[in-house]
Amino acid sequence: MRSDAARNRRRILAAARELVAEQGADVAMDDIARAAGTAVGTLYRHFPTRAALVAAAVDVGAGELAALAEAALARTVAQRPETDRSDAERCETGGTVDPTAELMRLLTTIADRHVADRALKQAASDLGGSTEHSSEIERAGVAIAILLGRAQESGGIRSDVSVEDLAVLLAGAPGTDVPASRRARWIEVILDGIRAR
Amino acid sequence: MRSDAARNRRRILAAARELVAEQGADVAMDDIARAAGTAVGTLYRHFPTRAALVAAAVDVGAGELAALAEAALARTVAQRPETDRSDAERCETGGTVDPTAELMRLLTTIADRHVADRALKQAASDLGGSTEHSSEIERAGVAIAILLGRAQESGGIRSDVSVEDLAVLLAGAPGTDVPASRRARWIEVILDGIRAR
DNA sequence: TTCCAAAATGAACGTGGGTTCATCTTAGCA
DNA sequence: TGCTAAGATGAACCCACGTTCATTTTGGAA
Repeated sequence: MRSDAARNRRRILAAARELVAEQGADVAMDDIARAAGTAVGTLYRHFPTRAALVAAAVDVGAGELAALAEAALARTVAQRPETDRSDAERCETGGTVDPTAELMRLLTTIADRHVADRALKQAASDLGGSTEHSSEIERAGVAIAILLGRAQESGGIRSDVSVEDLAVLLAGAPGTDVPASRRARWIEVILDGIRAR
Repeated sequence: MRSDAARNRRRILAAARELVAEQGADVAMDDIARAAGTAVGTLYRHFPTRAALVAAAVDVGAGELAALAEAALARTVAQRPETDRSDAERCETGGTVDPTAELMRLLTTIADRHVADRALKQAASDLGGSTEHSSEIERAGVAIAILLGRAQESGGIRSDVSVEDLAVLLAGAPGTDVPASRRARWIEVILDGIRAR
């Protein structure tokens, strides 16, 4: 692939990522082209159709989602009932190792980002969909599943919720149209709902 | 108004109501006209623009929502700590008078209908929006507010949730794309989240 | 039955947006 | 420095959809 082609591909994907975040999946090709600084035809050299380009942009968001989830997972450790290493682990990871708190923090972060990033919201929704996932979505799903499992083992989260349940809940997160105070109430209710009693 | 005009208006509104329920707010005017058995021009005699027609269709859904809420409210009574008339009232209303159970039943019903009726979902979302409401939306809001107040007085629902909070929660209800079992999990989590602890 | 204003009709217009392709440009190799 | 295939360009095409309006139809009063 020629260097200018690679550069244009990066620019197009970045522009699409940004516009899909702002405006959702129904961005116009002309707008993406203008934001990328190329002509429309160039978009079609790199992506066969508008839907493919949007899907690629959403996939970038899915990658960020996966990174977020993997970072949260890295901050926790698997349950080890036989040896209590929590203090040492707490020190070496520099943060909490409580998987429940970490999961809740992750869900809050994701919900917060949904407000300004409709691409991320779409990515999270795809986690709950029945269609086959992209590899990035899969990565996110795996990380969240492990974190969720640890939180459930430790008794912090009700045992009957699945990753898909979380995805469905997150898909219903409010957007920019509702004020921040009400969004805060929303995440509070959701977190209370999945907490073990 | 001539009789044929009134008949067409009814047919158009009914068709719009149905199509908006099925396909959401972005129905084509041609489709509504075909379903109503009229020509496109007739739509414009009764409604100035597509948006106005869709709004009217959503308002029909809002009326149904209000009826649902008022029926639920009618099944409960205000708290009367001084005289215990619960048995008599239970008999005369033919059902429970527990406002918390009634509110939860109402929310479940609304969420269930959202699945097959995107007009209703839009109507419920409007309850949480900052734009001024139609009179039907107002009716629904008032009925739900009273019911919610009673449920909170009786200690069944956390005191810090508002009608707008409920609307935002309901606006995130899953659609036909998620299976019924997962939808059931969703409403379960939501109800647990607003329950007083 | 006559008549006319209200109502209905649907072809036509404008617009916006996805897609194509003939033409021009350029990266990179010899 | 030529040369060429890969890449970029953007005007043009097509189609879907909202809206309009000249023409035709018709409810219902006189």
